[in-house]
Amino acid sequence: MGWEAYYRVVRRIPRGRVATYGQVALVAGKPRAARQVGYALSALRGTSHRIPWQRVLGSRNRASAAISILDPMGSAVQRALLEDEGVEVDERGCVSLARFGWRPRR
DNA sequence: GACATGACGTAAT
DNA sequence: TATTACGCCATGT
Repeated sequence: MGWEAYYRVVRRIPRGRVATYGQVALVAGKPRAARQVGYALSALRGTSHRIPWQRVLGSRNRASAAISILDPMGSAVQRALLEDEGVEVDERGCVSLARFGWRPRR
C-alpha cells in the first residue's frame, strides 16, 4: 500500500524529464527507500497502469541493468520512449541528469 | 517477531 | 572502470 506514494511521485515526472530511484524515494518522503521504489515499480510489469516507469533511472545517470535482465526488451523500450520524449540516451543507457533530470519543487 | 527477498545506493577494493 | 560488500526499508512467508 505504501507504494502508492512512490507511484504518485513517478506520475509527477513530466515528459522529457527523468528521475533516479533515490530521488523518487526522497520526494516520497523515504530518503533511503530507493529499493522499495524499484520493488514497487517491478510490480507494474505486465499490468495496466499509467506509471511512466521508463523515466526512472538507476544510479546517478544510468539506466537499471536489471531491467534488461528481467525484461530484455525493457531497456530498448525505455530508451525508445525516452527519446520520443526528447531525452537523449546513449548506447549504454546513460542520460545527462544536468540536462534532463527532473527538478521537483514548483 | 525473525528471516529472506529485491527495477537501489554508496564506499571500499 | 568493474566487482564486492554492506546498508536501507517495505513485503511476504
